[in-house]
Amino acid sequence: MTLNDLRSAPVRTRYAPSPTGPQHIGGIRSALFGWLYARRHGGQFILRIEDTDQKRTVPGAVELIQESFDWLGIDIDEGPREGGEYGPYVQSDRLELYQSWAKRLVAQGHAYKCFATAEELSEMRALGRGYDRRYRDIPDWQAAELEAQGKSYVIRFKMPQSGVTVGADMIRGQVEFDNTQLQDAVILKSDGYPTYHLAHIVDDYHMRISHVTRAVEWLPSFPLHLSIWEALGWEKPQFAHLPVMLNPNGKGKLSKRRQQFAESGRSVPVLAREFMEAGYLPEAVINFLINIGWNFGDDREVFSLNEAIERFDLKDVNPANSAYPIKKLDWLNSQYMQRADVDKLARRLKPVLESAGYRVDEERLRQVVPLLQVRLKTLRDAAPMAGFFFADWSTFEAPPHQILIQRKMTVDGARMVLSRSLPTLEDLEDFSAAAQHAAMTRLAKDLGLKNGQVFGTLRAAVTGQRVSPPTFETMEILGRDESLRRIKLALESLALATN
RNA sequence: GGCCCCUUCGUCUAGCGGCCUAGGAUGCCACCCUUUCAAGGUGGAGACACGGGUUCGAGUCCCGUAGGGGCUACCA
Repeated sequence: MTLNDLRSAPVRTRYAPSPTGPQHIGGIRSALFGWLYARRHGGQFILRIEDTDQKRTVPGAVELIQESFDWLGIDIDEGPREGGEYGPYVQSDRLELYQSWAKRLVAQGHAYKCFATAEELSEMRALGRGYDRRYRDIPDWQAAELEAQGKSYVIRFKMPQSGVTVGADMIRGQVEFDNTQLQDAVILKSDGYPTYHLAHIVDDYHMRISHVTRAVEWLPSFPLHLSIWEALGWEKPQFAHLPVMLNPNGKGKLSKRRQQFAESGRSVPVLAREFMEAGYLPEAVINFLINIGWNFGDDREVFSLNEAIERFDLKDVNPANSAYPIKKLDWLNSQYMQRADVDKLARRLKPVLESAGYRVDEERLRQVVPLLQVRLKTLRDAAPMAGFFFADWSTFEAPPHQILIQRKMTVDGARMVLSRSLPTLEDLEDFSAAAQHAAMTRLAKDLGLKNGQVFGTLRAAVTGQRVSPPTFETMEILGRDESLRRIKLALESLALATN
């Protein structure tokens, strides 16, 4: 390849998951890095489904994978749903391709048929050295005979038995492997399906993948893959073995199993859809993910996908695995909540409130959102904080006394505050929050109470909650009639209180 | 066990031989602001795993050790 070819060769990266179930956030992050690199270079991002293990394939998983990417806004250029000129993009639809290349490797002496039975294999394993290459050098006539007898076989790749394989990794530089450590891996199984080792190479080549991005667990088989590329006589792509995320406590690879961690006592989201269910914004999740193993470069923590694209480079990815910093997502999400456009946030809040059982009026929601933005960590926090706006007002009941009578207040004090508030609010020409605030501040002074004592008592009366959006803004939205009605309700309730 | 990778505040990270008395973020603590909860502001505690080299000079390069992670399937 000439320098010019290198310049013009488009960057094509791919994410190649097995359709074994819902998407793990670790896989998403790997995909994201490949996607970012493709976008940075104006290239393409391909989704390829690696379903060569029939036993593990689960129906519907492909749709789940696509949903995850849709939600996050990671667009796919070529894939099972999008199509593309290098399809099909599902490996089980490409079986003949793998088989013909496997045959070719056998014909050229780079691979061989291995007739070892499961029993033989497990005996060898018990000896501790793995497959001993016993069929590597049997004469052709013997292989033909075994095959004629109907013995089943796999095709194994002949690894060089000496020397060193040196691989170039974009993230950590040169990596060396002693060839004598490697076994003759199976590349075509007895059921005619290829293993990952063969399939991904055949596909990456035919799909013109320019940069192979995948998790570090593939590093040990890197020399195998390099040897296969070599044997096939194909120009190799570049490789980047991405670090993985560890559990929040730093122990072990982040597991798909929902688990709890002692420090927080709560289980952390690890599946793509769990982030959605937990009320995180996709932009925040993306930002969060990009910041693990890569950073923006000038101390910025909050940035958009487009801003990240401009700066992203696989070479800058930190080679070290990292503990899953899930606590940072709460902060990041709240940053996005604060900066969000009101209409947009309202649209996202609506279904969350509805699923909490509220009937949501959009106009009212837009009024409420600005009060919420600075207070929410996740979308789900909206329900306990502001659900009362969307409940049936006619069924509102005064809260229990322990809520109505806040700290540093007495029954009489609360009664006083509420009864004096009534006429004050009633007489207000303008029921805006600002006007209320001014009037109530005066009242507090008259009563010799702190603002907090007065405002808090009103808050409890009007919202039924100890914690709520600001009192006067809340009353402005509820309206004067409803606010006064609630205050009267609270007074009636307090009338029965004895102190 | 063998092989491979990794190692900076609790955590995510900046640092690519002198700009580092190691910067940012989060989390934590304190104070300020304040109408609850938040948000915001200010400040604080908090790290170069260890040991050898190389060099005038090492967080930065090399080698060991330790620790962590991964691979070692007819799974990917």
